[in-house]
Amino acid sequence: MPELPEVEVVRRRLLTCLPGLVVRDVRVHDATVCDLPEDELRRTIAGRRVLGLRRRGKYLMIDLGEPVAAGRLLVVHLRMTGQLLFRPEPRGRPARFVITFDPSTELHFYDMRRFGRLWSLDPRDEEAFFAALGPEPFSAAFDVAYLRRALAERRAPLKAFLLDQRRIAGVGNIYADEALFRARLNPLRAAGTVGPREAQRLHAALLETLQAGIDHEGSSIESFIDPAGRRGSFQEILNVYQRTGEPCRVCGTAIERVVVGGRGTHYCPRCQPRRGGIAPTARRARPTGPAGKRDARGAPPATRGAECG
DNA sequence: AGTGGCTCCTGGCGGC
DNA sequence: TGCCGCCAGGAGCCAC
Repeated sequence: MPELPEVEVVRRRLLTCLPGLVVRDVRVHDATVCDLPEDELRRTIAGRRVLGLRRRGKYLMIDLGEPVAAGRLLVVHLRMTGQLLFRPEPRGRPARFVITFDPSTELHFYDMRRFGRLWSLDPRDEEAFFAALGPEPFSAAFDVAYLRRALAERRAPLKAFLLDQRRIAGVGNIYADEALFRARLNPLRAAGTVGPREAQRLHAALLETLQAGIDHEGSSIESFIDPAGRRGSFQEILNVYQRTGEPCRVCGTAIERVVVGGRGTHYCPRCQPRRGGIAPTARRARPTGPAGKRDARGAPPATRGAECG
């Protein structure tokens, strides 16, 4: 699942190729992917030059400039299985959309589960579009004081708190589980019971875990590959995520799995003890079997996508 | 307002 | 062997 680190890896890869190129055309093969009809989308972006690439939480932004002074902002969310690829090998299903650039570069969007989305925005609407998103983890706004305020008096489990994009932008299921393990905090703890020192640990753990994800070029658990078709390696050093029943790398205790907020949640019951009150709603879930099983499922072989189209 | 739960969507997999 | 139903999850939406 593309989370902040995976989207950041995609952004950095696109940054080596796209800036300076001009949008020649866009073809939409799945009308549900975009907020605009194909012809209207084309009208808003064709002829424009790529000025830069930004990221906000799990959203990727492509800044488009001339010839119209006001510019345009393309926003992509990969959701569960979205992939942006430079002119990949032909596949069974067509790309959901394809953007072609001059000189000859193609960017294809594949998305098995069709949750991914594309928006073409007036840049003046950017603030409103992202208004509900919490602070960027690597920004100055996300400091320990902010985290403590955000946690205060929340009855929701810590895991649900971390997944709430209104509180912190960009954290998803994998990095939430891994950050809680690193912070030695139980995912079922009510967020409001976290003390000052624990909040400090959680803040540090979030930044360290997300940075490790970026350094390892993302987690290729479901289907993540970068625009050049390369897999990340963070899945190889996971401590708890999808390691149900396997020994904790620190203490050897079997990793447990529960469902919190409808999401599979993995933790070490010894390293992440249930101190400080458990949020009432989490229920125990059946194990999903040995970790690694899902690595094989749906993770396509790294394609030989051209580096820059 | 805060919180939980349902829905979308698809391919893989277990069970019968 | 083949079919059916369950499962995974990001985020929007709705109900309480």
